[in-house]
Amino acid sequence: MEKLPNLKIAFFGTSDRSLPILDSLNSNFYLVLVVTKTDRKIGRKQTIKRTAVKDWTLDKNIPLVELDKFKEGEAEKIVALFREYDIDYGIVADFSYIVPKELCAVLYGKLINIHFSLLPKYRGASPVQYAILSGDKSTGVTLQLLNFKIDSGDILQTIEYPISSKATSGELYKKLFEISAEKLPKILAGYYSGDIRSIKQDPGLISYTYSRSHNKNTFIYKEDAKIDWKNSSVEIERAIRAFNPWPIAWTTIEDLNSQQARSVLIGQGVNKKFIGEGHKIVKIYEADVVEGKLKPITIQLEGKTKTDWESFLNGYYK
RNA sequence: CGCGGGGUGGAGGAACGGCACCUCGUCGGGCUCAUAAUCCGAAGGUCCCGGUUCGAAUCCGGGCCCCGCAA
Repeated sequence: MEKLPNLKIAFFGTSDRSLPILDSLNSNFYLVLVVTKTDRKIGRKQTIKRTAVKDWTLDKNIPLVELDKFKEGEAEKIVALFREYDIDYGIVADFSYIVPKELCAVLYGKLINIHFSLLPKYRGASPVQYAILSGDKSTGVTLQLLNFKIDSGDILQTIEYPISSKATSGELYKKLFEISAEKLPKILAGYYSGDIRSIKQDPGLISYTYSRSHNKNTFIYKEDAKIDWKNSSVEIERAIRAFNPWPIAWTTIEDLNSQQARSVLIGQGVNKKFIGEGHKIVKIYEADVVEGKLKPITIQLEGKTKTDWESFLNGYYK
């Protein structure tokens, strides 16, 4: 394997799935700074949960900066640290904050974002979910130079990756992080040496991952995951995978009893119906398409634990 | 102490002071070349500890456990 240059790297990220990237950067270059989100209260007990990124960084004794948000003066601090540590590049992946314009401007060319689609397709916060939702056969990862406008930066490299017919968003994200971690060192080295040069995005191919329920917003909302029984079984099954592990596709007892739902679901007698309060939410974690019909596998009724579809029918379908 | 729902045979659910019921599974038997089909029969249950009551799955108090929202 060819020798990689001795680059000094900073990492901006929060997601637990970043760990492979951290490992990769740390073992191939000098990882000298990690920027992450402050600890949050989480769960029913509202206990403080430390991010895996924070644990990893403290464990390796690498300088850590925690941000609550980019507040006044925070960007300048980061720039100062880039100077102090003589940092060559900053890698930004699933950071959960928008990097301020001034930082993009001052450090332009040094900040590289890992985006989980083949840009310029699916700009925005939920690229993997929309790739699955749309039934795409493949998606991928794009390394782009961080620009003041979200996901509009010049592209260093794209890496295509197939979407299996069973893939959930969670699984695919994990995979794409791993691919990124694997390919990142060579790409950074190539960019550094000048072998890789950035290219502009094709304006004709731009698309965004707009929420169905919140106009002009690219995040996923719970309302987006409500199952529309007017859709085909294939589309619904894709939605179930796209919204796993969050927020999980859902419907209600009432909606399950609708004609539309019955025409999509498999194996239900017409004279039978679901009992229970109509407003109760039923989450569908996993489903198959069998003979053109939707066959749920794992479901969960509000307040209850997860169970399989057959058991649910035994109790609720009369 | 963020808000809320819930623990009933092996699984999923009814019953909400008065004989614990239903669907599925399990076991035995019948019918079948055979069967996840069908018929007959059987076993097996109220999370734990107190309290109220003639009587508690049900009401009250205290535990333990599960889950949704929120973040």
